[in-house]
Amino acid sequence: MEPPSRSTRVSVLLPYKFDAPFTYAAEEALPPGTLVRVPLSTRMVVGAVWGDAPDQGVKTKPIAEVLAFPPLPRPLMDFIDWVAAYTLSKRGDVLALALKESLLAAPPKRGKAYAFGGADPAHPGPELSTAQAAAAAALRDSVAGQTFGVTLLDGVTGSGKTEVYLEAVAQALRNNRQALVLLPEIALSVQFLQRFERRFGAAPAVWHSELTPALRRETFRAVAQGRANVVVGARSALFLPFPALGLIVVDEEHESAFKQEDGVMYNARDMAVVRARLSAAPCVLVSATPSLESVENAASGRYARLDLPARHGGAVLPLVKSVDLRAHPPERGKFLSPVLVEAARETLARGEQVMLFLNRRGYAPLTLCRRCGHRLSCPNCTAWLVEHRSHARLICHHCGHSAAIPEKCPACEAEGSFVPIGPGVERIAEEVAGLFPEARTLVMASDHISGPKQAAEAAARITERDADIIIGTQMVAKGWHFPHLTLVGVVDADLGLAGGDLRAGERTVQMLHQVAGRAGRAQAPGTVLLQSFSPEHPVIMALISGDLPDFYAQEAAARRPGHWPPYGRLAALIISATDEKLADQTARALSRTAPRGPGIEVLGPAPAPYALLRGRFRRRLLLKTAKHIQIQGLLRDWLAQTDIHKSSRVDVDIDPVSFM
DNA sequence: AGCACGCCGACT
DNA sequence: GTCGGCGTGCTC
Repeated sequence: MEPPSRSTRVSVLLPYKFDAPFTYAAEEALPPGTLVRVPLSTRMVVGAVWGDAPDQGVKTKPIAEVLAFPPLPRPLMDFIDWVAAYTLSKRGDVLALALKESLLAAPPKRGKAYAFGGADPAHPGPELSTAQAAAAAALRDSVAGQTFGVTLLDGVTGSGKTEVYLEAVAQALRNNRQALVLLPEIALSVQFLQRFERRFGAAPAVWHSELTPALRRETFRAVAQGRANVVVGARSALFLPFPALGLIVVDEEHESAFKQEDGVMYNARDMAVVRARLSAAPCVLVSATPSLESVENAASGRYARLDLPARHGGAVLPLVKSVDLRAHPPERGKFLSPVLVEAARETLARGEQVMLFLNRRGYAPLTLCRRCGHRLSCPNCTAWLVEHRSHARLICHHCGHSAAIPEKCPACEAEGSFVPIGPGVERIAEEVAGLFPEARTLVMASDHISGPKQAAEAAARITERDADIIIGTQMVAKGWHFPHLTLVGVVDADLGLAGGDLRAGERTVQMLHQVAGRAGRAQAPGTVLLQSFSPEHPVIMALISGDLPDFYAQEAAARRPGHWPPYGRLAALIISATDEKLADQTARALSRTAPRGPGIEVLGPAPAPYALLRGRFRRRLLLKTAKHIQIQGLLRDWLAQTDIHKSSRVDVDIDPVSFM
């Protein structure tokens, strides 16, 4: 057979760990973004025609098939290139976040019909307060302009921020554009979906890791074809192929859950701003406790700022007090101070609900042998095994390793010598059962509530007053509206402050402020009691006074001189190898070739967070630079100049958030 | 990501 | 002597 007379070359980016596109032969030029099936060694794979000039020198194979699917929109392709350059990832790896072959299968002839695109901006929504209406009008104006710009919407817990930004969504729909709402944990936001439906008369398309393959495929297609006009999703929704994106909202923008910690390490909050810019769309960042990064961007005028300083519907902010555990210690082997116990008793007597917050799953975070002091730890990780009585197992919270509680101590062979040290939510539940045997308690932690359905059931039990005491981990911290809940007790407000993490204070303020915000959201006023051994700590003081601006000012003053973020740039190099000596050797080699100069500092090497993780030894170096320095270029040169043994790996984490 | 190629341990 | 472990390399 004769070859086609006018064959041409096209660049095709493949969703694997290649940075450069491959060159294939095609019968005619194909527009960028076109999805194609191409041969790759012995198999067929799907890729996307990319904008790079085709390589003229290299041998080519022909494209096997041009897929009948809308081409990837140009702004998405630009976004993929941008994210790869910023995070120092391969472009193919970033493309893999957007494109999976499994998403492209044609729908079956008689497939289930899903309702998308039904969100109706004209549907009569709930009435807004004067403050809400004013903020909504400002957001609507910025969306109507159809240009890029970022607004920080800062509203106290219970101020009705959601209803305000849904008006921005409505405006995007009136513009005939699509809207994306990013949430840190979509799976559990049943109450959010109900609020959405109240406003728009229909549920949005949702995007998260737990979708069934069929629904995932159909949602992907609906977004690509513009049939889905609103998507509510977790961070990966940022990579959906919206042809007409007109708004991105990032709710709970301060949440560290937006940071992807493996593979392509990106912060979805920051990348949302980039995605919006490349789509010429506005972006709204929403939080009651914004990140210092966003506060700083608003202060410098890069972002606009809207405030909702009062609670909606006449509810008042809760009264926050500390309980000094040195003055009012719990009984031996117990964790609730008599002050908190008494407050709980009074609250229950009034027929109101109590929430006890402890951000620790399981029964006890540490089990040790009382005879020899041996601690039960994970064989694969640098972590204690956490006892879970609900499963009668010891579980590693990092790799999932699970074991029965041993009969005798592996070190000294003593029998029955193990003692649980410290509390988890299960142990608090045990204590509560002893104190309030009549009360109906509900534990909300990921071990007890798996998935949106159970979460919705738990939430319904609480709103219907079918539970008196709720004991929960961070799962209970955000988004929930429980009108009969008036007392929140924080079992260990100091948890999370130790450890020297750059953002430990900021994160503790954010989380405990969110938890405190669960109290007294309706007419009855709320009280929050923070159990602490150091109530004079600035974080505890900030929570009591409620003066967050003052706390942010203190944080800023502490970070500015050392060029810590957001006043400088940070990148982590994670060195890992199955051989510990090799990990050390590579870390030392990188340390020797480290960049030097004004405004550049390299810290480490140190054992990485979890020096042993999933069987690999890890070391970490931190590169800290002044803000004007282009950290990616510096890193690229550094890595290129260093002789890195091929069985050790170096991962780069730009803007790391986890230091622990 | 797959898949092939290639050098070291327990089986027919 | 082979089957198979997964480390390493390659795919337009």
